[in-house]
Amino acid sequence: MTRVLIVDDEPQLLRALRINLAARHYEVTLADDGGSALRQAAQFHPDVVVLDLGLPDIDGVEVVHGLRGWTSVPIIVLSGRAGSQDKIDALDAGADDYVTKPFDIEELLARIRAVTRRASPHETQPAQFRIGERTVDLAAKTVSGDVRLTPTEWRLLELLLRNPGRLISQRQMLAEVWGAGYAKETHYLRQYMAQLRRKLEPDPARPAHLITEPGMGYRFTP
Amino acid sequence: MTRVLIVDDEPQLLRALRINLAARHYEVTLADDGGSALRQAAQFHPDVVVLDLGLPDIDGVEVVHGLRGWTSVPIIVLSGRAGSQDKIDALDAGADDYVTKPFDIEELLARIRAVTRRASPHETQPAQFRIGERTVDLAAKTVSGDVRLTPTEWRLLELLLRNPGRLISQRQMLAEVWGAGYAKETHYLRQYMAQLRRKLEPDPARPAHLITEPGMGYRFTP
DNA sequence: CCGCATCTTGACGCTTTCTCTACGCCGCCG
DNA sequence: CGGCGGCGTAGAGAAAGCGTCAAGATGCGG
Repeated sequence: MTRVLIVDDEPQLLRALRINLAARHYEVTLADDGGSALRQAAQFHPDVVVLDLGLPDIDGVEVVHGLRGWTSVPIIVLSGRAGSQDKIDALDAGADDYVTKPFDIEELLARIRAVTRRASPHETQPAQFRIGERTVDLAAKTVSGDVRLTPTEWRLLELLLRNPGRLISQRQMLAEVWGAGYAKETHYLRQYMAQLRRKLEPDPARPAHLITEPGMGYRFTP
Repeated sequence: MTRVLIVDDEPQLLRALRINLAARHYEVTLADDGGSALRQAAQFHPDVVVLDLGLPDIDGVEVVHGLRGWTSVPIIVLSGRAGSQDKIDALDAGADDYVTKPFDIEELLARIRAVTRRASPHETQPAQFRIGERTVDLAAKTVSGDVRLTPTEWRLLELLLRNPGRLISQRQMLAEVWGAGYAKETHYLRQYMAQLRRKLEPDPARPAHLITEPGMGYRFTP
């Protein structure tokens, strides 16, 4: 299910979008200013952000910058301003599309489909991995042998499994799982990596697949 | 260099776009109908396609379908038709963006930047190097043959490998790896270069790729 | 309101990595 | 021939990073 974060300060627009998106089986979260938008994005991990430029607290372009600091989630900007320079600024800040108000809701939906289509070839990737005796299915969110993982554990494991053999820096793990601003909290990583190894590795004390690279990060070795 | 295929049947628009794009160091190819657009795309392998919907031979949406049959190159559709349904059809056919004529050339350029930015992490510089028997992958942070490097070793090696054949001064190495203020600590370099050679060179005593230039610095020779 | 699962936070011993000192080798020059 | 500077090697102590246990918050559903 595609997760959408909508950021706008007009309640009626929020409402209209939420209803339309929910009817099409999107999972929707709302925010009505820039600060809560950044917090929601870190917590909710949307697959696409619909962002109004005219927010009460922060300039919309700054919100784009804030998001781009740690995520490449597609961003569709809404704005009442039709000037070219506004569009150029937003797009160059990292937005993927720019829609001028008033807009047709069907057009916005088509643009959401367009950006998510491109950003999510996830669905074609293999979703099953073996770790020792266990089999992890990222799509079904299941682990063989009656093992259960918490949401945070899943996010962490998914990040590692989607990059087999590749080193993932501590910085990136903290940013993608906990959100920007957690770059220093490395003890979270130790905590949760230990948890994952206890649940998945045959010998948690001597991990064979969830490898530590001291001072750098972690790596999943198939 | 980014390669752009422009498809339109108005010669003056083709001309204007070609000039603007060439001035920004894009490599441009032109087509004035759907058939030649598909042929050009197959031959030229553009990084982005700018496609007018109103073509003399084939409907633009059909061109989108034709392209999507074998390539995921970003497509920006131009059109005089401002109706929502036209946009939806084009976007759902596989287009990435839809711009209504008349449009500002700077805005189109920003949209080209936006779609190519997203689609082109595959155009990154090669991250694999051979040193004797070993293969070093800077992106995955791996070395063939079960060799592991420490963070400092990686920083040093990366600096050398990203400048193949070029001499790197001791001063620059110390500044980039250890920070300003370490310009005199040349024994660090000796220490870590020895470590790298021991781990990477076939005969560490007689280095073939990580070369010392006495009194100057070091050099990576492929 | 309570209990449970999950997320945070703190403390401690252990391992890896970094930093620094010592010493031998070699070519250069007086 | 002997001192000197730059380089390579080895090793020890200091510092940083890691794994683990355990206990305090927090949030959610009953």
